[in-house]
Amino acid sequence: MTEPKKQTYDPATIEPKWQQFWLANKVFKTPNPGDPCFDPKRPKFYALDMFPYPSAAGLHVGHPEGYTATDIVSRYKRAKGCNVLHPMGWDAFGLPAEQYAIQTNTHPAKTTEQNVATFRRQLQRLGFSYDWDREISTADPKYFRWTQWIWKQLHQRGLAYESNAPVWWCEELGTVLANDEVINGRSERGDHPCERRPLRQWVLKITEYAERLITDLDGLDWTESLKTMQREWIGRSEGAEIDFDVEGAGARIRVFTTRPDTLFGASFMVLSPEHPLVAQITTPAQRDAVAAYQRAAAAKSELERTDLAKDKSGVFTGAYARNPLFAAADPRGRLPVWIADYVIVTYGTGAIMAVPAGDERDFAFARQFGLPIPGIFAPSTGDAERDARIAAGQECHSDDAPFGPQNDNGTLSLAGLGMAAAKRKVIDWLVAQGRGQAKVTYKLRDWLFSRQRYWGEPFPVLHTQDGVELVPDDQLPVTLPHMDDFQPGGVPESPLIRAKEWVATKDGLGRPAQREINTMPGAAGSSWYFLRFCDPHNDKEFCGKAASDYWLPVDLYVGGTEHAVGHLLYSRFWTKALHDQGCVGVVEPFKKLYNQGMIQAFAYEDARGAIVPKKDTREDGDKVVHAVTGETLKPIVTKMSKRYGNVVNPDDVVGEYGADTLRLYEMYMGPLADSKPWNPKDVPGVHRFLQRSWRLAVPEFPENGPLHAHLRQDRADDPELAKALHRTIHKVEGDIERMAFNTAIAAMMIFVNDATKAMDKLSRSQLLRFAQLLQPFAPHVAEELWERLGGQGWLAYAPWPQVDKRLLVDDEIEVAVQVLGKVRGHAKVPNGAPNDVVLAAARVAVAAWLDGKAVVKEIVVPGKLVNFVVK
RNA sequence: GCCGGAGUGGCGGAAUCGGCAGACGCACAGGUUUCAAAAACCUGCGCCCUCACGGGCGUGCGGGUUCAAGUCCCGCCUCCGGCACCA
Repeated sequence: MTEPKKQTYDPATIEPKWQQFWLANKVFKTPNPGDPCFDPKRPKFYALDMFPYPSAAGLHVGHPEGYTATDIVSRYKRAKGCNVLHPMGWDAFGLPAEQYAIQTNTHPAKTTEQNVATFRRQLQRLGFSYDWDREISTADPKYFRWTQWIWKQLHQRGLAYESNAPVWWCEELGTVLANDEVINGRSERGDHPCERRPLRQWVLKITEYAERLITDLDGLDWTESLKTMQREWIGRSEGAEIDFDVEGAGARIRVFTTRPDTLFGASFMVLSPEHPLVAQITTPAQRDAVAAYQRAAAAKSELERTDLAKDKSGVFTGAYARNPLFAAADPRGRLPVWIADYVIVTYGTGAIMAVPAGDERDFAFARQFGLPIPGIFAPSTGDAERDARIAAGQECHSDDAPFGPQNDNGTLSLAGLGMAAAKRKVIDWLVAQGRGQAKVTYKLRDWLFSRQRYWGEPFPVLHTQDGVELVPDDQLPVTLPHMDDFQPGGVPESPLIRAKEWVATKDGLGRPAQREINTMPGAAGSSWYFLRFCDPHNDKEFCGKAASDYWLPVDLYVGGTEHAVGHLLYSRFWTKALHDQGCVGVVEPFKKLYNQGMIQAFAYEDARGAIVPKKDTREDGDKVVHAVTGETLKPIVTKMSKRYGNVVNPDDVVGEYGADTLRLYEMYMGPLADSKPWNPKDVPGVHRFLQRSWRLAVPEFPENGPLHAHLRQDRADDPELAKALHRTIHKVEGDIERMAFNTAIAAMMIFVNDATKAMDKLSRSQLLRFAQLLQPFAPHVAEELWERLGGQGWLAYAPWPQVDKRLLVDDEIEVAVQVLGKVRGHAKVPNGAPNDVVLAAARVAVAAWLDGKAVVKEIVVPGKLVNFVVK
């Protein structure tokens, strides 16, 4: 028996064919200004993906989601005549490679190289139109030479400094971590406990840019929620600093407050347990209690200090401070000074004036320790009883309310004023008295920029007998020494401390010096890679100004929300710092940012709510049951996880259906920004669409030739199909512009359905244009169809088909006819018919519903509907 | 607790500016083809009443604005994400 050979859609043969064609001909190589073939008349478009960390696990289905989206836009923009920069590279330094090295005794450079090879192969299998000549790796000395150079620039401008302040230390990971890498006192990676420790570290002064990092958000095309996240992370607060003298101690406590207007209501002060003045002001009688409290606070984990600490705790120091509003003898001005861990040493000045009448936390503290709660407000909330309680200090009130007559010290009165006016008046008074000034503080801390790791960029710095000395530019890069043992030393030191020959070196004067043994964090290389892509082979500069002036800013940047405050903030900071130095023209690197949602998966839950791993389930009819107990399980949507056995591997999908199907399915699942579950049963649906597209051009049996007979020569377009096609072009174009890829695909499906029903009416020219529409989404099959149909030149650069607007309107349209807002019929009328014609037709269509009724009102929405309001 | 986002058929989702809710796909059912099955193709498919024609109800819940509400306003509920003693 010989099966007749069929010319079916076979991605396994056409996809490798076109991938090799694109690579061999460097189809997507993008020239820079000044290069041969560069066309300055075209507009530019820079489409960027968040480059991956090449893990040993290989590509996850989450990666191709955002990558397909930018690839669609890139291919579309090329067809629209843009010079498109669409690069890819590797965020190759980092912890997992080193952890793996420790476990398996393989050098991280080797595993990284293997992982990169896997990622590159997997990405190339998906047909992305990257300019592979621009591929970069952050772990490549040719790259990190410039990471080190940028760090030197920051250092020379005073933006990099050494600090001994307490930092997050993770024992399990053997390194310090930045604030955004620690969540509730545990490491983001691995969920290990972390603690605060004073350690010498390199820090970058991102706080110097806090104000600009907030204000420049306004001009960016990012989602409001992401901008809000950044604003909140930076955490700007306007208020005042006020100085309080400590009785007898000769000390002065400076506090930060956002409510200087409530100064009359201050009844005690609180220092954080770590505040440097605590030792000086504590009275002998209180010394033991204070020391015990400090020890207890230090021993508490961050979790205990935040999550569990709804009850306030604290200890009196025995000292009293003076409210600057009152004369020395005035008892109203005598404020006991406490220490309590609800005051954080790293925020503001680490000390507060407590105003229990106006602050919930101070109120709770005052209640707990029996401290006075002087009322300061004279509110009128509309609830007289509540007003009385607030005025008497029996209820805390933190909203704007007029101040009462007690807010008066003889030289300053706030009586009757509201919050804003009172703030101004108090600050003016404090300034005149030399007791305080307006002040803005930020929650944002400086960026902890060193790690106790091997697999990162070495710092281009030496420790000499005179202090710190930068390595000269001509000696960059400082490369890592070869090592075989990457174990952390059990002390907070980098493994590099054991590379004794590497560490011991000579300074500029030939005297003994030591290399810095800390390395840079993972976010170092990723904070400027978008710049390097503009000019990746430059060995004179980190990026030529002409190249970055042309390509920047990034027009479209797609990635997950997990980088909302880390990477995106750091990149903005470095761009601004380099801009201030004249090295980069823009102040913001990413004009439009789009966050893709997460691809989730189905899992099955038993009656107790526990997730049953896939291998312990089986299908039973349309239900899924427990393989052993037979219990019916409840389907839920959750993260993909090895533990649940519901991880989808893109290689498997490509193997079964091809890359075009994978790309199309991921875009068809739903809006790019939404999280949505992977449903294996839906994948064949989009695959069938590609098969149907294929069959429009290619006969089933080879004896009928490589193309249907009616497509072998040109002929006039069928008018009905022409309308359908132009509608599709219009829809797909608009949908790509607004990143609505799911509906663009639906529109193409509608066209293919229409065309399939009128197959022999389809013209060659129509099918060529359809291939152009399909190309951004499913480039392999589109190229193959283009070639078979005899399309001219590379499809990737064929101009986008023109929409004939005249074909988008019908001569005759159908309007819905409503009576009292309910659709009761339809009427066909000529397009653009005057209202009286439309109304006449509409009346006929719903005659039965109007019979015996009086029409009170007639509403005509041109081209859409008619509504009769009857009585 | 505070700040975002969301809730639409059996499922994923569509409805872009207040104008016919459910496009498109999946699943399911019936049919054509077949020795049979798969594939492919055709038809149907929100729920309820009805042989049918047709009608009623329907976008998390309760109100409101409007000729007209998934869409706007007020009050809730649930889920997801972020922040969380930041003075």
